[in-house]
Amino acid sequence: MRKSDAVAAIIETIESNIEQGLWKPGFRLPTERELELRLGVARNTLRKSLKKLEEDGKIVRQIGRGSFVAEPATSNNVMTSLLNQVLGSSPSEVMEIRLVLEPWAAGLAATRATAADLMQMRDCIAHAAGAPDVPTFEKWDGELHQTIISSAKNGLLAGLYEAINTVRHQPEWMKLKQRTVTDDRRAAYHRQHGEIVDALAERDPEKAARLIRDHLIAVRISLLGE
Amino acid sequence: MRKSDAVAAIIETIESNIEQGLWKPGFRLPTERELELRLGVARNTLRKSLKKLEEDGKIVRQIGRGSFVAEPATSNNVMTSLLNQVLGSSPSEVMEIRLVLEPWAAGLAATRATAADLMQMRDCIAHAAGAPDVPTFEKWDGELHQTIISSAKNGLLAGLYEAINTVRHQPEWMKLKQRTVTDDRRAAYHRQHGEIVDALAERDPEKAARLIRDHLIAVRISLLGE
DNA sequence: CGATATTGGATCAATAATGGATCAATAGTG
DNA sequence: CACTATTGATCCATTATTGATCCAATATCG
Repeated sequence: MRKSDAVAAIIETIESNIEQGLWKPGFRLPTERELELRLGVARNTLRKSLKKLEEDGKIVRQIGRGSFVAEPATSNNVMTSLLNQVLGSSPSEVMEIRLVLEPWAAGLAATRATAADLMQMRDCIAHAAGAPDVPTFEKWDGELHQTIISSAKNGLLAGLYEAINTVRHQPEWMKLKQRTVTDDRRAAYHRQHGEIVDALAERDPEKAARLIRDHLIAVRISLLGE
Repeated sequence: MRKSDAVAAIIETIESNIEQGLWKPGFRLPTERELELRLGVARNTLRKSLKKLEEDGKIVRQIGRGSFVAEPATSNNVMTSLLNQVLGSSPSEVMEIRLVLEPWAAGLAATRATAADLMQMRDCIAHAAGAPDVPTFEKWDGELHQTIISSAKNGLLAGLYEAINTVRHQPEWMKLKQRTVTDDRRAAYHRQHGEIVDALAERDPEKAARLIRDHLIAVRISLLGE
């Protein structure tokens, strides 16, 4: 047989199958042992082609499962996987992110929040103070934080934070809160919330960021210990 | 016998029954022992499909009662609204968030990244350098940033960033990139990427954070102007 | 109420299919 | 001849699927 770079030829064949939509993303390729017959080439040669295709991100191979046309991360797929990610993430992970996002967002909110935003925050605080039980307190606490984030006037950020906030509906999270949110702590949180909103009203970004950071550290300690 | 991914096939069958309204929310599915006969597969295989459907929130299963088509969930709404939010967000909003998230994540990655992570980053850089066109460059650039974020070992953060990253597939974003990513800039980005990964390999959090921040500022300027 | 049947949950072992890896032999190219 | 691509073969690691058994929660019926 001639030396005509069979590897490159096979790559082009498979690539054209993909690009022409004959093999769509997620499609399972024929097994190597079938492809070698269909293409009239040794398995070793075929595998060199597949290796290159994998390195280029065109296909994905898994031992025992098969080879698949690579799937671009479509928004839909990502969102459903994000949902599972959120539902399965630990309080530690959640707090780690909140501790970065919220102080920064509060800094922005200090300059961007409207009077209506501030009023809504005070409303949340009042509702939280009058909450008869922990779940109700949690609801208004979440609403308050969401309002602060939204006041940063970055829609994408608000959406991301809302996604994070759904973790509060998780049974595990609710149990944790139920166990750790004592009356003493509720009082402390109430005071901290008030100070944060005051700082926002004073248009003091550093102060708002510092206060919400302190607040979140207190929350983290009460949830996870030191 | 051939491995034909029976699990996926069953999932699609059941999903289509639901989506076509044949099985409405609340409908009780046939018992597993009946379905395995009807679908001609082992119960174990069937159960893998049902488990996946349950994880995706499509059905609800209860011991002793049966499996039921799930009611549309609220957490699902949050994710679809996030999806719309992502698709509709401006490059300015995206960069504002990346500028906060990535330097911080890089700082964590400097201590948490594994050798395999670093190798994968270098791989992405090499692929980006050899990319024949802007879309391919964009793909590997996105992959690189995602790898850095994932190296922070916070699953929730990785999920959130992946959601942000899907914006790259938006036509508006791609056009913007096509117009602004010149060869000069590609060369500059390539150098910056290399320096960032070097800093991570040196386990220097401050340096990594500073470098990725500078890089993102350069990207923002090229995308949006001063 | 209590006994029994039904239903999903969980685990195990066995078999087969699949990609991963290596080696020696062969054929074409220069 | 020397070199390289290709072949053909063998074995390994992981996964899918099957078939079976037992457990846990619920429903049903006497």
